[in-house]
Amino acid sequence: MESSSSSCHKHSSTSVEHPKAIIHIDIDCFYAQVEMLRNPELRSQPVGIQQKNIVVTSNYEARKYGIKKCMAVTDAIKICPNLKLVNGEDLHNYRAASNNIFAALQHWKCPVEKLGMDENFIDVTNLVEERIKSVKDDKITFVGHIYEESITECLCGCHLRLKIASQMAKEMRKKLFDELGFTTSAGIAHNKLLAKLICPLHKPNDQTTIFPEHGASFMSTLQSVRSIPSIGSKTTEALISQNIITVSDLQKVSVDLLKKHFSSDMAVRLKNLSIGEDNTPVKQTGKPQSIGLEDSFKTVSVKSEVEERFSALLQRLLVLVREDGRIPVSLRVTLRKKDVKRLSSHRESRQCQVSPSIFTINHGAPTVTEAGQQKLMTLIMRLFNKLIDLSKPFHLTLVGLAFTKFQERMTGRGSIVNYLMNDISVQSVLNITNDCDTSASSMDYSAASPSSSTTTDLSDGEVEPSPKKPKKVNWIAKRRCLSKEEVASPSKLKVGELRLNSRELEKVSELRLNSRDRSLTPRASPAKDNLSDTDTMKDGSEGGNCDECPSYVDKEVFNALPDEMQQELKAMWKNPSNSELPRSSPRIMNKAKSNTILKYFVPHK
DNA sequence: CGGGGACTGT
DNA sequence: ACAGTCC
Repeated sequence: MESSSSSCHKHSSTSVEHPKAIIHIDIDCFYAQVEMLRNPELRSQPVGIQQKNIVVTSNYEARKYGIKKCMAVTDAIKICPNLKLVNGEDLHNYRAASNNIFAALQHWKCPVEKLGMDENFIDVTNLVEERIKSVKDDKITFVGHIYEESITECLCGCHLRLKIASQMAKEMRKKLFDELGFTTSAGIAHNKLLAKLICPLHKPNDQTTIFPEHGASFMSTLQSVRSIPSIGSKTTEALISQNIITVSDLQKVSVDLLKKHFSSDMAVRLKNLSIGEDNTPVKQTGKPQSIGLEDSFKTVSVKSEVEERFSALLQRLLVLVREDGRIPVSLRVTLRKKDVKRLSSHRESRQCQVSPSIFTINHGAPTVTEAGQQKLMTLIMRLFNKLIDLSKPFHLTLVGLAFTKFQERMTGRGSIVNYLMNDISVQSVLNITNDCDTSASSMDYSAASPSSSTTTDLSDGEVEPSPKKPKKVNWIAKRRCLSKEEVASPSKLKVGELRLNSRELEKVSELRLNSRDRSLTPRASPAKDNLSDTDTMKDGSEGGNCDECPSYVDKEVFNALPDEMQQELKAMWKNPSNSELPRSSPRIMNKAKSNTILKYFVPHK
């Protein structure tokens, strides 16, 4: 992004100062719209969405009565006695709707970043550039509101770009309404900050564009620094203590003054935000990095009730994990102690590893047996014990449960490995030999996590061995065999379905440049491999990030694979009993075959 | 003051 | 790992 402008910075006539076009789309009163779509009778009535004793949002009918976000239920009913309350504690439907919206926005092939459930940023810069080439300028008209008509146009061409972006915003909003039934509001600007802040100006069901030259003056109309996204209660407190209350105040103070109370980085960022400048990129949203649930309540003070709450949460959580498709490897328990002083925030948590073998792939989805659930409950209560001294009374107001790290699942529909395993050319990469018994006992099974890890070792006979003391296993003996049909089954997936996200693609190029110093397991013991005597070993050189690779694997090919897949493969080599592998003799990857694989992973040009 | 998550910093 | 901050 930056490089495009620097390449022509000498020629001010072609310099692009505001090269991007960003759309922010906000679903109007999201929860309420979801409920009204489910039950159209609600449309004509005032509706509030209730979570515990709070009305978290409401439809526009209810807002006429003065219902506000996060209002107490009792207050809301006083204001509006015939308010229809819908319980919104289970977010399942909202999450599904949110995913539908996100999916619909992928249609334009632009980066889309989700912000919470009901907001999305779309970077349409590339799309705008394409359309500029293919369409006559004078046929382009604005759609929606403009924050302030400009007398003079910015020379960088951003007005034309934003004009086109305003049309795209309209198209997107139309699609969301026609296909999903949602009314939305949109903001169009050259950065995320202004796009988000300008969005509500003509809410609901309309859109607004702002030009860069009005950024600073628009920002100064905001009353509190708090209204700037990323400035929360703590930062606001710090600013107010310096007598900086409004955005206008912030515009006037020097960066040096700010540096006395914030990190240098933060000081510069704050100053830029105040004048409407923001260079943070729209980052394509992918799979979540954690999946969790919380349950809050008045007070819980007995262990058995805690256990019941966790058990209920676990049941629900396992459904979400099944839907996600990945296998979790880390579990976190959170709780909030009753504390008269602090309000909601003060949470404490403990986490530990979970053995992936607790999960089994069933009809392509990770599931847990009854016994597995017992094991998880044991882990949970053990973490709970670390947080609470049971010899003393305790009072909790919240418990939470989250899976926080994932191993891409190794088999099943949609899995990269599943796809590749159906490709004969790749079986040689994945191949596990039947005749390396001698090497099996000397394989390096060190876990990828550094031994300095402070991960709680909760292991006993029931849980995963500690990464600190890698246990040598004979993985040949433990390995499951596949039936002929499974090995021979034709690929169920089209190449097009094997789409990597941009992060993975980045990773590939990064790895290829940089495969040398990523060794995760500095070897303490030189006692390694009799593997090197295999006839398929073609490169005896040290280095690469492939220390755990069996010798028959082509390291170049391995290093070119996406990080996640590398992790999958390493996990399989480490624990073959956990995966289903084809059983055939080792082969050297031939060059032509390698290329056919690589073309799926390496970005074109 | 609900129910999720992401990111940052140590 | 875990807390803090933000949405």
